[in-house]
Amino acid sequence: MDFLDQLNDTQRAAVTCTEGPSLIVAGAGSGKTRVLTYRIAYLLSQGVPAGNILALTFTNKAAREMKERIMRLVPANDARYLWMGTFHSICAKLLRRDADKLGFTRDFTIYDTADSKSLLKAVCKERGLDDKVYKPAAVLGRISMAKNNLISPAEYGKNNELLRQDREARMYDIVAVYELYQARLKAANAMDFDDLLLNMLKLMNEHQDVLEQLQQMFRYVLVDEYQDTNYVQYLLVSRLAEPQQNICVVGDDAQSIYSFRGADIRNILNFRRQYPNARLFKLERNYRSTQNIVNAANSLIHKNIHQIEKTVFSEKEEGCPLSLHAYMDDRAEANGVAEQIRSLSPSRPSREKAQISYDDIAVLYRTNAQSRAFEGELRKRNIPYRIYGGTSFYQRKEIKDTLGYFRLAVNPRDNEALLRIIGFPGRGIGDTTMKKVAANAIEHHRSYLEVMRYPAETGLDVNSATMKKLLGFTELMAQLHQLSEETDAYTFAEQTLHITGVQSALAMDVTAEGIDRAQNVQELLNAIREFVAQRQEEGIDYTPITDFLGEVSLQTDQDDNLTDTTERVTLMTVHAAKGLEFPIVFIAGMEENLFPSQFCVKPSEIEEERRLLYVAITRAMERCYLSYARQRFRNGQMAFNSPSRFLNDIDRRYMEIVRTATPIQPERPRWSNQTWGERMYAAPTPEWRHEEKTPAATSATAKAISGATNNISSAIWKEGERVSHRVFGEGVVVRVYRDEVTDNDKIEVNFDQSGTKTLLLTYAKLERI
DNA sequence: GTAAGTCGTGTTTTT
DNA sequence: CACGACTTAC
Repeated sequence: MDFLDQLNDTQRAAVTCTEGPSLIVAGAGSGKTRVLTYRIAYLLSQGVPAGNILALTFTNKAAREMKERIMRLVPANDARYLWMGTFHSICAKLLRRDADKLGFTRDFTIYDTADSKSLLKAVCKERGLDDKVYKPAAVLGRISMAKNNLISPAEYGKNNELLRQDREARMYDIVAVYELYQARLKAANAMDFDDLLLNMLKLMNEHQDVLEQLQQMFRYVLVDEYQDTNYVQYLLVSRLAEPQQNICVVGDDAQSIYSFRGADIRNILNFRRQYPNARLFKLERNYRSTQNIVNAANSLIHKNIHQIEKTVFSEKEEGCPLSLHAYMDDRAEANGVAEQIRSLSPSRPSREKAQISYDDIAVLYRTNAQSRAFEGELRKRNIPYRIYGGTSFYQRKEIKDTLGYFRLAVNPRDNEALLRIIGFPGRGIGDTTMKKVAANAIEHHRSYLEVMRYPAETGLDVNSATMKKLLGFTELMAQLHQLSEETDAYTFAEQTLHITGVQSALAMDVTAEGIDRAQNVQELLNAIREFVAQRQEEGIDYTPITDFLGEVSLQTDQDDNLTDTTERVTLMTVHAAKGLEFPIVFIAGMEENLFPSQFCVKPSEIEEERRLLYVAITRAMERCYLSYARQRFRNGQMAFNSPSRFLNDIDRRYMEIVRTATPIQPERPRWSNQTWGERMYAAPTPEWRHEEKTPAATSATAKAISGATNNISSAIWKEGERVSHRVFGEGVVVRVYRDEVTDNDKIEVNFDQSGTKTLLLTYAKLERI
């Protein structure tokens, strides 16, 4: 195969060793995707039919890109029937074929997070639980965690550790909620994200014939980003690969950043124990970044205890060291970054920088909320940018409403969809009526739509005017249901917008946002048309709306904008940047309580954040700029945080400190007797932590506390000590980090107006990192 | 039953 | 700040 010449020895070995289990440990930038694509191309070129290869990726984008790259290596036809996609989308596809075996129809709905939370809220309410304690997001988190670990409601109820954690959060009834939630999903002919995996496993476990058929079909199983798989995914893969053992997993333990959604790093760490005859390939040469960047990233990640031994190295030029900028506040940071982008930019070609395009530049941050400041500053300078993440196209209200109609038409039991659309466009059916409908539906084990359609059967008690409205709505839905079965996706969508009055309701709104919304819906229509057209190209003549819905619910990247060829700066979270590379990378917000996130306490969580920064740095090919702000506007309040502890972890040989262009304002001498260079982040990683909330303060005093930062700050920079504080609700949270402590340590918090409060510190010892 | 306005609260990362 | 829950006025 001539394309094998493009690989180094290790890569080639990993590509051509196709039989039996393989573990490919691929350091950042070591050509992981390349090995995976070439391995698949190699299999195809050896005559393995595409339909016998299953390749599981982590994102839709990764799957799409990999497929494109494979098609460039082998005749496109050979690759067409590859099973390539995310775990979720592959499972959804397989589940539709055999949905009836699990008591679902093939048109089952996939509930997204919003649907799940809404359903959970209803379930909690039904059981008379306080939604202040049983917060939908938290409850969903617990249930999701259980599902990812294959813990059924019954097993949950016997698991003392889980129950103890729930008690701590005052949630004594999670088991019942979990059970009821699953029942409601089933009744609605719906699955949530976790169910897609769980039910797939169930299908394989309960139906030997299905399992055998799949095992026979998937003679080669490949898994990308294996370090980010969870227990259920591990079981799925293991099961499928059982008879032939042609399983190839690729990953990098140093880049495991998804434990919050159940990813279990042990999957990759224990792979060789699971398959004692597994071949191990270590890709350690980084082809992406300069030596300085690789070395800086290595120095950081070596601070973590748990990792597979490996030495990532670069043989590219030494390159520039990382640079660290300090800014006054978040706006100054955005301003500074935007200025640097401008000075690098193609519109101001200077000698050696002439080759840089906006496409080469990325700004990475920990949380989506940070994007705003950058957006503003970039727009001010007319620098084109593209934001990934945040509320994606498919999460917008008008799109979700429209899709709600499609969903309910296809699956009349989809109660969450019904709740969404019943109020838009307004048709005189409100809360009161819906409460009654919901109550009757639960009592008589019917769907909402059924109750509305046959009110007499459940004894629905509404007046005749409402009854008429209900019948009007159910007739509309019946009409749509029929339409969905008789026409193709595009015709159906167009007609639906019309019949339901969604289109005219949107057209009536002539505000700027209203026009935007109407346009978005139009775009959705275009997307459907394209979807149908694409399927036609693939030889599928008839595409019902079901097929579109099936794809769309798992489509979270909104980056299909292939028509847009404008060069743009990329703005995204570090998580979203995984797997990508850019010549120039800015990493913003390097502060305690932000990066690492304020929610991290346990050492293992800090390690994950450190890996996250490792991922961020290793995205950079040539230049990497880090920055932090001393104060930052967050949640409507100013927050003051010390520079991230991770800045200490990066070997100073590979990072230089650059003075910020923004002068420190003299009228606010917050750090007047400090230079913010050396000592600013010289505080060692703390071993002790104290946290205390001060008593209530009005918003006026909250301001006063902000003003008092001077006093707190001046105490901070004693050797080995760090303090951060945050205005929180009615008080202020003061966090103190120290290396050495005594029994009667005190700290003074100065309130400008109301005097000084002295806090006696009682330390909680942090576990050693 | 709806629309507009007030109050309070809680904040990560994504399939 | 931004969103959802709740209140008040139509």
